[in-house]
Amino acid sequence: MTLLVVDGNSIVNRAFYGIKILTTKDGKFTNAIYGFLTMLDKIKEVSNPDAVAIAFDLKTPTFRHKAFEGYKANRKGMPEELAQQMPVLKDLLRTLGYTLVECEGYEADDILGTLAAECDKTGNKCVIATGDRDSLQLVSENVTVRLAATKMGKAEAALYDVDKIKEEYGVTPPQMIEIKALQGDTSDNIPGVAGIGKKGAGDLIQKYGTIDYIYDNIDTLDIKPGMKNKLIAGKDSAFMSKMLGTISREAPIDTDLSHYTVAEYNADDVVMKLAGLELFSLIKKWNLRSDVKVQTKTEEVTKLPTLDTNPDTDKVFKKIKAEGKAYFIADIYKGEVNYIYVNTVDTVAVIDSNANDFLIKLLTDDTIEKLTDNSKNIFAFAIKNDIEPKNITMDIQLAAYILNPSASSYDTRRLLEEYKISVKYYEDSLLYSSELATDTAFLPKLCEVLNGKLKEFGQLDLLKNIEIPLANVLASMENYGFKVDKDEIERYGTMLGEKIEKLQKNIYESVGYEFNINSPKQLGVALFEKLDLPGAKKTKSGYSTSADVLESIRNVHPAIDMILEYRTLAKLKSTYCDSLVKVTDYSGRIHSIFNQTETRTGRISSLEPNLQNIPVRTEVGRELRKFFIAEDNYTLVDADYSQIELRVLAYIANDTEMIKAFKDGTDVHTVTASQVFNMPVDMVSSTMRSRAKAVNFGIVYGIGAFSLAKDIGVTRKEADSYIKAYLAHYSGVDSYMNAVVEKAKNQGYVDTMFGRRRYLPELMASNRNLRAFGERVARNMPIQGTAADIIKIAMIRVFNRLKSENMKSRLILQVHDELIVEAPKDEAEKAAAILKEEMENAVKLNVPLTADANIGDTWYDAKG
DNA sequence: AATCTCACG
DNA sequence: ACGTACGTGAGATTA
Repeated sequence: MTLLVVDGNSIVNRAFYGIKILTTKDGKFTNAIYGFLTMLDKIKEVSNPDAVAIAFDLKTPTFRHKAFEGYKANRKGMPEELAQQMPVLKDLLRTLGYTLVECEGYEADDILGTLAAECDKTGNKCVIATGDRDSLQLVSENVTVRLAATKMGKAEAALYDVDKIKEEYGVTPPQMIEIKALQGDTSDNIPGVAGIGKKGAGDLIQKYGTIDYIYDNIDTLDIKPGMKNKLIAGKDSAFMSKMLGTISREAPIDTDLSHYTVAEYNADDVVMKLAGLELFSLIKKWNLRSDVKVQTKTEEVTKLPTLDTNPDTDKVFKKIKAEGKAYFIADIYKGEVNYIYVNTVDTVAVIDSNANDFLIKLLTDDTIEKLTDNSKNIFAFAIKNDIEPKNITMDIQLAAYILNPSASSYDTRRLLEEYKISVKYYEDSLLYSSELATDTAFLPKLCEVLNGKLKEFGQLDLLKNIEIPLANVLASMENYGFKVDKDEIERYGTMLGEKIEKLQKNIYESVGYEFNINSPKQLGVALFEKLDLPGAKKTKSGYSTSADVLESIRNVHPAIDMILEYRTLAKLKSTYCDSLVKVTDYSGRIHSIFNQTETRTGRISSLEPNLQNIPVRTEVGRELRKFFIAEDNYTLVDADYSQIELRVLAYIANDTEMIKAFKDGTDVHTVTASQVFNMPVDMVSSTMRSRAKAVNFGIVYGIGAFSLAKDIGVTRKEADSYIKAYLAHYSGVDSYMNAVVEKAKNQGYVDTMFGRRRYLPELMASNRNLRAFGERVARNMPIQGTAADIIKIAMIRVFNRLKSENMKSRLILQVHDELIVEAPKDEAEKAAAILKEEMENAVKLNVPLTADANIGDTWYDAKG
């Protein structure tokens, strides 16, 4: 049989720190419980055990074992948020039929060791689930370890067997103890030998096998004198460390494996407990059905309206007109409406046959407030029917996005879960056969909850004055699309194809054999094994062949330059030429979709195709923009903000020096260079300016000296001095960068000038890298987000202005700091002036905002 | 489905 | 000792 032995303390720690804080409505923490169960599921799935033993330390004032990298367990006890969850988790595990093993005077590790040894003795298989590499010493023919980790909230469990340990450490499992004896382990209070680290210990044990052998033959072994002295000095410590690091296999516990088979559980009990913890997703995942009524503090929709599939539409309209409010969901695809689901309190009316007329009548009646789920679709419908929708006051997707832009989706179903809205039974699915009808039944309650929260957080303006009006602008942009010269794109693609073919031939010749250049794997082998070129860098699955790696060895082999060019051209052809041609409509226009609820900063994104990443930085790529054109008798007007993010930074940080630079209209990068390099502005060379520019960018991104150094090709020390000089001069920026992180840690989120928020649970992570990431995000989001808010306002203003001036000019694209208008030739100058004016005056800051507009027949020409 | 690479602001 | 700048979307390969 196969016995699964779970290192309970280790897994629960991984779960707690790997999954963002989850709580029930009344504040009970549940993330470790949820994570533990998910992880256990995952490991059971991959190891398929016949029995399960879950080991816990009996007393857990502190952890002897490191629960995760960087955690100094000997200095810190278990956080309160986790301690609370332990008894609840244990109880739940027992309810689920598992056997928990605890043993006075022994740690969970020793229980693992004892059960693993028993399996070895009896020839049974044993799988150890842990987050802790200590247990690798237990691996044998019969015993494997599943090393648990949560990666971006998902459970992972890497398999470690004898071969894998050999591959990773070059030693046998028992030798892991020997390595530890030399290397030590601070988090376990194992001293090891002073001065010997991971590398040294690994090498010695790989070579000599055991510390006994090393010390028995210390005089004759070929070890460098320095190392030898350290070994001699640390001899006692080494042997003590070995003893400390050896996991006991003799804990006095029940070793009859048959006692660990998992008992049948009572579904009602489990459901009751899970529902009490509000872990509904597990109920669903495990397909638990039960009629148990549960007590949770959910928002209840006490009575479900009846479904009326054949309503009298006049009556429905009268009813909502009398209410002055319409809660409805319209099933709209590409501007065509199929069904409308209207909530009239006591019914959900499904309107089918005359849906089009009904919706027009509803939308144009400004005495009726509309509360719905996807206003962009509604606006698309309105455009198609040439009407102007009035009084749309709620869009639950946009509202939920404003409340939390990091959510995984904005499906009504998920929102109902997130905001704990359900009918009085926990099981809230299968209410009607139609999903949209069900969504509509809950819509009023959801609107109420979301509206309340927006109000509470001061974000109603963001919804009503920015996001909903913007949905209309985006619908219009999607509807117009961008005109392209399809034939020319195709021709350009063919031309690229010919070049690619020639390059391919030459690369094969130069390398000496044929392989798939598009395959990083094959390319890596070709370059770093067959040709044996230097500079090989590993990724997790092989060699890195990214452009910066290749560029560093471009002089080493003639194939490299060709490969780089091949890459560039192949990318241009496949991602741009080929796919743009495919999505061009009958009239020669490309209609991107603008996603308004995607980014965590408040930007919009563009997809199918993405028109926000059309090449511009290289000339071969930029050429493509010559095929982005305007309708006959029209031309393009392109306007972009100058340095909007830096201006926003100057404003947010209230940095007098930077504000002054912008007010004076000087070139910020040059001014920055003169400060960083400490010389007069007119002595700044172009290299200095471009380095200063990189520093400016880096600052906005939350910078590290390492990355800056890599980016501009100077030493890390030099990069570090630039940053120091920068922050010394822009002291407002310096204090902002510190203050914003501090504030984020206190309040749990950062926000923009207009109250857009981003929550940062990462700041609470125990993982250093994740926490550092959170800090960079805290510095960056208010800047990027405020800039995003500003251009959204500008878009609405431009859109309204073009309409109020009765112009035919229309906004067709936004690229973060750039707006593109397609204008009749005789309107172009006016459109350019409007763009400039509305963009510059979108908001009033204490620094000027400037925008430059250009006119041209192609995007290439119109972009300055 | 995940990974790598690369296009944009 | 370790990993390393923010935000996106998409194509090709591989598992």
